[in-house]
Amino acid sequence: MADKKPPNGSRSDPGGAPELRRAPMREFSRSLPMSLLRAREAVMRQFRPSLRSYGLTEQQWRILRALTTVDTIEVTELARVAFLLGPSLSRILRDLEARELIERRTAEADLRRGVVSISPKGLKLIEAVAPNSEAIYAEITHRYGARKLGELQDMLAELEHSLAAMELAGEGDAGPDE
Amino acid sequence: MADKKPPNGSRSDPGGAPELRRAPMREFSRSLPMSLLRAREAVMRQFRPSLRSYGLTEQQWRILRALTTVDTIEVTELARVAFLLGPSLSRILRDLEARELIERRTAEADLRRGVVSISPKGLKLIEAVAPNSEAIYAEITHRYGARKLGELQDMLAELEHSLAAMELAGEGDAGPDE
DNA sequence: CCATATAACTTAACATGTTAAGCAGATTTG
DNA sequence: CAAATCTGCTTAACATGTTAAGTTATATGG
Repeated sequence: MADKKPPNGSRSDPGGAPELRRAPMREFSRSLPMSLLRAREAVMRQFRPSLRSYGLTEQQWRILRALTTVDTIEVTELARVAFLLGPSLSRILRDLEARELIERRTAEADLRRGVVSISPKGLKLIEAVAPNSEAIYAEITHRYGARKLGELQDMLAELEHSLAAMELAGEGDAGPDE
Repeated sequence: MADKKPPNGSRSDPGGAPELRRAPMREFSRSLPMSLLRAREAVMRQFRPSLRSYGLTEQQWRILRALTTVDTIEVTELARVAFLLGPSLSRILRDLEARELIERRTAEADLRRGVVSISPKGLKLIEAVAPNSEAIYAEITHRYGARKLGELQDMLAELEHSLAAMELAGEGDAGPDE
C-alpha cells in the first residue's frame, strides 16, 4: 500500500473557479517541524513493534533504559534525562511501579523528592528487549551510514543550541490579547 | 544541565567508586530518537505560545495550513499531508467544524469519502497567525543558517528514505510470542 | 516561631498518538 | 444481483503531551 490514488488531480472543477490557494503545499510539507516529525516517526516505527511485543511504550522504555544507567535517580532528574514532562512521568512511574518494574522511595533529606530505581524484574525485562533494539539501531546505522548519522546528530545538536539562544532573546510576539 | 549532583548517595565521589550501572547514560541521551525528539521540541517550543494565543494547537494549525493550499481535499489525503493518523484527524475535524473554521461535505461520487475545505473564518484566522509564524521561522533560519537548514532537511529526507527501505526488508525481530 | 514564598511533585482537564473495532458505502464474485 | 470483501472513515480505549491547580515539604523573612 505504498501509493495512494492521486491527491485530487483537479477533480472536476466545473465552475472554472480561478483558485487562489493552490501552490505552496510543497513548502508546507517541507517545513522544519514536519521534516523532524516525519524523520522521527520513521525511526520510531522501527522500534515500536518490538517494544509493544514486550508490553512497553516508547516512553516507558526510555525511563527503564535511563534507570539502568544509574543506581537511583530523583524524579526531576529522571524527567530531564528521559525528556518527559512532569505529569507524564508521574503517571508512567505510577504504572511502572504497579507493574513492579521500578521501585520508589522518598529522599531522607528532603521528603518532597522521590527517588526511583529499576527493580530486578525491570532489569530482566530490559535485558530481554535490549538485543532487539540494539539490532534495529545497528541496522539503521548501517543503512544510513555511521558517519552521516554522526553528522546528522551534530547538526541536530547545533540546531538545539541555536534555538536555546533564541529563547533568551525577545519573545515580542504572542497573540493579540496576551 | 551539565551539572547535576551525582545520582546516588555517594554524593561526594572522591574518585574510585566502582559502580555497576553508571556509564552509558550519555549514549542513551544521544540516541537518534532522542536527538530528533529534542530538536523538534526545541523548534515547536518557539511556535506553540503564538499558536496558543490564537487558540490553536500545533495539529490544528497544520490542518488549517494545509487547507489553505487547496480548494478542497479528501480526509485521507489530508491525513497524509498533515501527517496525522486517521483517528486524530477525525477528532480534530469534528472540533474545527464545530468552531466553524472548516466546512465538510461528502463526495457525490463516493459517499464514504469526506471532502474538507477551510471556511472564510478559518482563512481569516490563518491570516492573523501566519505573520507571527513566518517571523519565527525566519528567525530560526537566520540563527541556524539557511544553507545548514537546507542540508539538515536533505539529511532528514535521506534518513526517511533509508528507513522506508528497511520497512520492506525483513522484520525478523518482534517479541517472543509474536 | 509564624506567615509567606518556593520547590517538588501530583492531579485534573483537555488534546493528540496509537491500536483495535465498528459501520456504512463501494467493489468484487459467483 | 446477493453474499463476501474491501474502503474510508469514525469510535473506543488506553497512553502520553501540555498547561493549570492542588498538595506537601523546604526555605525565607520578619
